[in-house]
Amino acid sequence: MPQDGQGETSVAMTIRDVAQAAGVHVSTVSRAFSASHLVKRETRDRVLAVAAELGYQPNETARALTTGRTRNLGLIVSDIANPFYPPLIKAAQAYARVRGYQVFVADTDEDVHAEEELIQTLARQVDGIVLVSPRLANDVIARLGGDLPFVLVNRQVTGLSAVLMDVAHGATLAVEHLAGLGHGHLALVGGPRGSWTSAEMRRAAGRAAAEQGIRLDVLGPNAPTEQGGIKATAAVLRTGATGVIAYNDLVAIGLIEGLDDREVLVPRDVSVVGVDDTVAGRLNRPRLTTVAMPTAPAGRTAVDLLIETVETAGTARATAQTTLATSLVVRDSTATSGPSAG
Amino acid sequence: MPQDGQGETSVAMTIRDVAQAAGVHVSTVSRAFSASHLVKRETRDRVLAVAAELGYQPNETARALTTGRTRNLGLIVSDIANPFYPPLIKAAQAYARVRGYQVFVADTDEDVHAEEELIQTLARQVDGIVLVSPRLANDVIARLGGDLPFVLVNRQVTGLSAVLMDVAHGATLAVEHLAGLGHGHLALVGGPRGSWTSAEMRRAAGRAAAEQGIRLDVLGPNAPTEQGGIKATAAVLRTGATGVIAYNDLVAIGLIEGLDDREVLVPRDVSVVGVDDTVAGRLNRPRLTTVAMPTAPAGRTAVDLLIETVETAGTARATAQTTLATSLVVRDSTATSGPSAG
DNA sequence: TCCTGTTGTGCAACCGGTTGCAGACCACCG
DNA sequence: CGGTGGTCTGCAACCGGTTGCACAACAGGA
Repeated sequence: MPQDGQGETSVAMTIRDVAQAAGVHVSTVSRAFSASHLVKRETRDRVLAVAAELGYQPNETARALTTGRTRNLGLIVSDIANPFYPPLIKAAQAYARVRGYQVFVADTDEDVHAEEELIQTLARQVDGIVLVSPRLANDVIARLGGDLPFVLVNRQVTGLSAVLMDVAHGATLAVEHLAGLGHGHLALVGGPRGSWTSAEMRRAAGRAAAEQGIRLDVLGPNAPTEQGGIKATAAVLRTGATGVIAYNDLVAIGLIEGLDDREVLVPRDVSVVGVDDTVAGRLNRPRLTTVAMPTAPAGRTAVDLLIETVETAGTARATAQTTLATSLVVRDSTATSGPSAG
Repeated sequence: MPQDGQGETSVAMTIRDVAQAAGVHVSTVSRAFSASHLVKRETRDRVLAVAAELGYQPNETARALTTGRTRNLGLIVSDIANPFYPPLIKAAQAYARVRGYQVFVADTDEDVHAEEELIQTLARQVDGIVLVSPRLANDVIARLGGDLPFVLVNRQVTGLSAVLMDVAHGATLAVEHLAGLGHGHLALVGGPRGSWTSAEMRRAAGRAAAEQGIRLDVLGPNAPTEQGGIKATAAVLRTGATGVIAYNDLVAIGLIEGLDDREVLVPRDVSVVGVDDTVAGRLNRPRLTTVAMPTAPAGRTAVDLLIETVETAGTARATAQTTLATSLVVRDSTATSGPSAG
């Protein structure tokens, strides 16, 4: 039995302490932890037992220095407080943990400059980055993505892996839903400049409206917030549309508020459809009809893709694109068109 | 001029490359970056210029290995998706960045066991941890806090720094508000087991009710979610109270929903006060009267305190307690008591 | 002119792991 | 009995910085 009565506390046990206590070389201890098939079963068990007894925990920093892999990931979003993100962050972080990674969460505050700066800062201490709904231009992202594995969410850049939400399909469903309720004139309240989602919605909604033979007016860009919705109210009314599709739930809620202030009632006078299916939309009165976005699966998938890329860095860096389905959740903010029977 | 035409790319420039290019020893380069007063101005400028030209960025991992400081912080919350947290996370993360730190965000999913495990995992790779509204018992926290700097938010443990929100004052204001509206019988819908906030509310509300000479029934524990509120509905009705203070906005919203299902209208029949002042409460109809919690300042302050503790680790580890003010935001979910004129 | 003190730089050990290489040991086979 | 091959462990270099110590160069004082 090695001398006892010391150790046991959590003071900086190193691999050398374990090696000495177990009567083996440090390299054997190292292998017992990270390449256990290279060491005889009996030796390994003894080393691990001694390590456990001493309370030894491998130092991640030292490990990272030699291996060149930190097992840390970065997750960059535009605004943590936007209810679209928390479920995504939650899922991403939880899944990363399962895979043995930790995640840095950072917020650009909708500022393109901060976004680039943040990427460069984070790049020095992570193995890869998930960029959610970036506002940077494609070429800038492509350039930055040359240094480090990137996975994009809701953005397509050739050469980079991406997780996309099928917002085009969602927008189509929204148009069809409104058309089905008899609305012959719709308005689309777009999102911020640089948003892939907004562009997709526009494209798909335009096409769907044409197919349905109804009119669609497109407005924007707008801030992706409640204020953005309030500010867009006048422009929406000016179009004369009776059905509106908003960039996201927050904009939809702001819009409903703005309409209410002018005594235009939703859904009696105007129907409004949001996008994202956030808590906010569920809680709002009238409860929001909205396009449900798979935020949690997107977070999980993005991390999965990223880890895959990171861990196969040697081989051909295959890029993958995954598209996740969306659906329409019909609630109380949409109704049949016209001053029908009350 | 040193040979040009090579370098300039971002391929792993090390301190030795810079040293060689600048014609100095690596230690001089190191000092030029981290202890610039030790090196002659002229030399320093030359080194930095060469470094910039080569695109050299110090390797944080290597730096962490020798200094024993990672410049990373951990932030542990119970549920990222609870709207109480995002503003706090956002502020904490933004302020940490200003101070040159990055933050790992982790979510315990309201699971005590996960909380402890997470602390231990994170402890190996951060300089300190902010624990927000922990559910762990005080003695466990105290034990874990022996290894690593901790800052608590909404929890008091002797020997550890903390940022507290003056929820007691908020609860008092809520009771006074309801009493002022003529409610002579209140109910307090408590939060989850292990919540300091819930205990504080209970204590303060009890005292305030006594002072106002009105009755207060306490219910709980309840899950800190909308579901928790819905489930508590029957118990609330059973008390016969006409004024209710809920653990947080989500519970309040759930409660209002539950009441509505039984055709008890808020605020006509029952007044409800929430706590946190989240987006959810603002968006809900009726808009929620609620106790505003300084979540963003709390995040900022907690990180500030933590960094202070980390950076003065040598000296006496002074623990600080900061209490942040709360206030009552009166909106539409509270009204005068009794079946008055409708 | 010699001594002392200050400033600036180099040297080399060190942080705590990982890993290529070499060699010991032990079959097993011809 | 020598040769071949496989398994297991030790050795030592290495990852990319930091830092205590030694020493050179130079200035000022006696």
